Amino acid sequence: MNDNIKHRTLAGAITAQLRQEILSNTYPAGAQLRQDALATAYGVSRIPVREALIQLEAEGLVQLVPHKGAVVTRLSRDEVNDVFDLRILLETRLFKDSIPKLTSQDFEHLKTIQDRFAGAIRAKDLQQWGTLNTQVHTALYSRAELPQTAVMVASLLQKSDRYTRVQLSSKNATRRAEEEHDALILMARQGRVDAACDLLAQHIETVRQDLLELLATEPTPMQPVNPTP
Amino acid sequence: MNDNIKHRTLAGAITAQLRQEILSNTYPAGAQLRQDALATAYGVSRIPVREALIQLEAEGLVQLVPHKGAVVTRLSRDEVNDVFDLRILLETRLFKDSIPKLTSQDFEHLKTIQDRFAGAIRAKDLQQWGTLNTQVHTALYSRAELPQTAVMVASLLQKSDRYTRVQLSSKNATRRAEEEHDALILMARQGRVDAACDLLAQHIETVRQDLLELLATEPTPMQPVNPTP
DNA sequence: TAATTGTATATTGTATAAATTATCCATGTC
DNA sequence: GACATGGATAATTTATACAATATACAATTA
Repeated sequence: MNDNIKHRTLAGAITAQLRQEILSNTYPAGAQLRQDALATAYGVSRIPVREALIQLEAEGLVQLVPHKGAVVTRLSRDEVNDVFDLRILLETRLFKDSIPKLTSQDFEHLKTIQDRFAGAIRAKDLQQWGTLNTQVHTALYSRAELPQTAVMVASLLQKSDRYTRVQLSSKNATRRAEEEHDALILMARQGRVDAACDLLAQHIETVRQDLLELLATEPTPMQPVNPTP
Repeated sequence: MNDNIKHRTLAGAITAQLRQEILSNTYPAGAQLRQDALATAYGVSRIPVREALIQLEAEGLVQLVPHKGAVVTRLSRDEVNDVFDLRILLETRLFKDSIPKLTSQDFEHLKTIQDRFAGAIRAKDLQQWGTLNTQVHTALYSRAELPQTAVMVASLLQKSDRYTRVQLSSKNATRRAEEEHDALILMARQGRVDAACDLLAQHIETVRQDLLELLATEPTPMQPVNPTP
């Protein structure tokens, strides 16, 4: 249990750790997660592991079948499309509401994150890439006063992240993402709400297309695996 | 643990039970849920209670603060508005996709549920009212092949249900809901997609307005309460 | 041989008990 | 008097131990 981030409970720490390992494909889609193995791996009892798995099931990262155990979920092509349709629908909703309320402080924060995002791309740090991409999006919507929508978008971003971070490693895709983020920030700063939302929709659409291409290449990739990282 | 419905685990049974009691306002918004009290009340240990609470937190029905405990959540006016905006956005999306694929069997099923819905209204059975209302909506969208959207809508319907079932007990509101459901089913049967979706949006909007009126009357209703039903 | 039943083993689910953390209130200090 | 400190109490969190369930495979029967 060596975790940099401070958590209030073991269960919380395990949740974060497991989530990270699923998102980074340490436990690939279809992998069986055995409670006992996870518990000994993290040096805790099975109780916090169980609670972490329940939490992750609610996030859609694993499926829990009574008396059988946990399996890392896999998103079908249709589900990926649904996720991206929803992202366009809900993220534009948030963006529209947020833009007029963004402060100069918010834009400074955005610049910081976007710089780090660019840095992660140059360093080819996939781990950071996904996290920072999500942070840019979240920061763009930070002033939207639509808490329920925000929760849903956070969930959708996480679901996308799992696929984009491993598969959008092509030069073109990342460079374009960086440019589009810059453009989004600029348009938001200029208060051009409609144009910004249109670009956002197009940006998400572009990511979807890149992703679908790569999914077509790799039809049924993973097999069940026992957890021993 | 006398539960009619068969559950694979105790934790699952407790989850269903607790959810029911929150939705039916047995545990009102703001109520403190003590693990020990719940465990003895249901005649189980605290482990399945904990797991149920984690599940319900993911559903947004309770908030879990580490080392402090669980509190039944309360939706602010803004959150209610957000929920209903999302319902319009996402339910029309589902409806549009579902209508062309609904079979005559589906319409029979719909008729059955709608009849029971009408019956519950006449019997003034609030408990059933909410459940059946949700079932009508879900059945209307049953052929939509948008699983992620469906999950989100299910969550939104549950959040609405908590408020509508206790507060929409006025004659006008329920009668209108019944009529609008009938009209929705009819239009769907006729394949009038756009008209049906427009009516659906208006139907949800109507419920929202009724709800907001009643929320204005009752500003801060509940106080923390210990669980002993 | 095919199907079914029984048994062993592994894994999950639950209960009980110990450890950890937060809250409350008294006491002391500035 | 206001604020901080410390211990008592009550809650949650975690570990350990036991029970229930599923799976795999052997044994039995038609």
